[in-house]
Amino acid sequence: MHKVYVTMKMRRRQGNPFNFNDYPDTSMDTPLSPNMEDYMENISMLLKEHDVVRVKDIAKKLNIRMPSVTAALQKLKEKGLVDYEKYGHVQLTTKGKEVADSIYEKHSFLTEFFKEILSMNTQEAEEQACKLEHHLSSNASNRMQRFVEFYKQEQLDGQQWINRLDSVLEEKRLSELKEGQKAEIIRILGSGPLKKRLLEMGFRKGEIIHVLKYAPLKDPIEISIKDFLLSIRVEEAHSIIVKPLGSHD
Amino acid sequence: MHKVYVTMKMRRRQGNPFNFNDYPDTSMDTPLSPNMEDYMENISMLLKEHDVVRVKDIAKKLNIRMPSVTAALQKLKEKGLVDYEKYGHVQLTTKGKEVADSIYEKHSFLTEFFKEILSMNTQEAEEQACKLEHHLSSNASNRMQRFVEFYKQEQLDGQQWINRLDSVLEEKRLSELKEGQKAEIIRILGSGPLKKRLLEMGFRKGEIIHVLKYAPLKDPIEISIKDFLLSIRVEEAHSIIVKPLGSHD
DNA sequence: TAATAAAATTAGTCAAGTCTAATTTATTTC
DNA sequence: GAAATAAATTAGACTTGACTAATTTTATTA
Repeated sequence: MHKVYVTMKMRRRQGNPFNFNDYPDTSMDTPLSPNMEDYMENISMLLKEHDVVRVKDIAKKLNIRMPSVTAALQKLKEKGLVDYEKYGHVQLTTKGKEVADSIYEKHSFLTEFFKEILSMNTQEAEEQACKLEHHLSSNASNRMQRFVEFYKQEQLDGQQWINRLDSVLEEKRLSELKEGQKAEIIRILGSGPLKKRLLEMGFRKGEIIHVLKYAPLKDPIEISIKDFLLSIRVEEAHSIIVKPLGSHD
Repeated sequence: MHKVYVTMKMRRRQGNPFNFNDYPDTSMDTPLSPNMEDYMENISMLLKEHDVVRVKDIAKKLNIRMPSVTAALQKLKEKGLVDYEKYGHVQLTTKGKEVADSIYEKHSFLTEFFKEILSMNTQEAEEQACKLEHHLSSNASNRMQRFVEFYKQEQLDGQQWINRLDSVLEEKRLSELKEGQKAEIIRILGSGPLKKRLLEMGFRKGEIIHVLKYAPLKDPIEISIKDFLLSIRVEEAHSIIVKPLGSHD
């Protein structure tokens, strides 16, 4: 009866049910849940910093309470991934290290992907990597990793497309700018009367604009172009693509 | 008491707790769980195919049982995302459509990313998109989308790096080839005696090899290079990077 | 070393999401 | 239109992974 129930659950979602990963070699037994993967990864990280890891440390790192950690450790111990005795310190088994490394590898290149390629700031890049790392199949993982390696080589080779990409990623809508920001106009979206009107107002490719006053949700936005003062509605500002000068995130 | 508990849960994982997303505009109320997002997306997809969607259809699509669907629909109804009466048909509300579209958009460019850029086959690309779409922040989402657009434009422009990337992605280790496959040797990893030995055996960049016999996990691999028959150990084959001729996945 | 403080565990609860079995409502079919 | 079939719902159970409160063990300190 019990066994049957488990079998039913395994049916969920075709292909790789749950959000579990298929590890390269490791583990013929049930795959780790994203959650347990997270424990493994973080224990591994803590072990790199301090040589003694306690329940409290894990709880703090994961921002959860100690009893949750205890429960998790007991499960991970059963799976043979951690060395751990009641009230004792936590270590990873050989198998556990493999698992943790495999996850950490994903984490690393995902972080690089978001940070280096998509120009996101470190913190956000890390956060995204943490979320996605548990959901990448080994094939996708592999390809992603190759892609990141490829990108880095292209960067070393000084390939021009890298710069083109950076430019594209820096672009924003005028309506996304904050008060005080300066930006260069890249292009005006759409066509017809609206575009014409904007062009007539002086919004032309290459011009530098300066956002003087902008209270989000409150029309209009006040800006200056070459010493002219203008105010446009958020809706209009939405179809003006600009590249902020300075700033980063 | 109850409220406090919820507050505690919200503490989990700094930044965006849970694996929930921050939608662009929509929803001041609690964000949807990845699961509920999945329901929304799939209901939306079903509605595009048939104009009447029943509990049974959703259950079938998600590969789960009907009672689970009923429960989910009740929750989604409470959140004002679906129009649904007991024993009746399912429709999305205006708000529901927005949510579904926003998810579907992520799904689309993620699929393109895996399929077009990383050259994965359609099914795997879809699967990965399904898993990741619920975990992308709006910023990452935005950048990813721009990147995919950028790639497509570069492709149209016939930029060379696209070809270089394709080449890199096609590369495999000799040990990953299947029986009968042919491949071109791209490079030999490592250095020292092993590499020297392999070069002496005839493994040189540009040569075409043909895998004659390979029972995974069973050494050795039998291959031919220019009518010479050779057999090498899996371990050695591991450090030979090749590009398969023909095939695709 | 006895007393206190800190850390960890157990016990019991909760919520989300799934399931089966039994029941109710709709739809077909003769 | 009544009987049979199909679809949907309710009720109750289970798993995972959190939590609090209470207890136990270990570490620290006077």
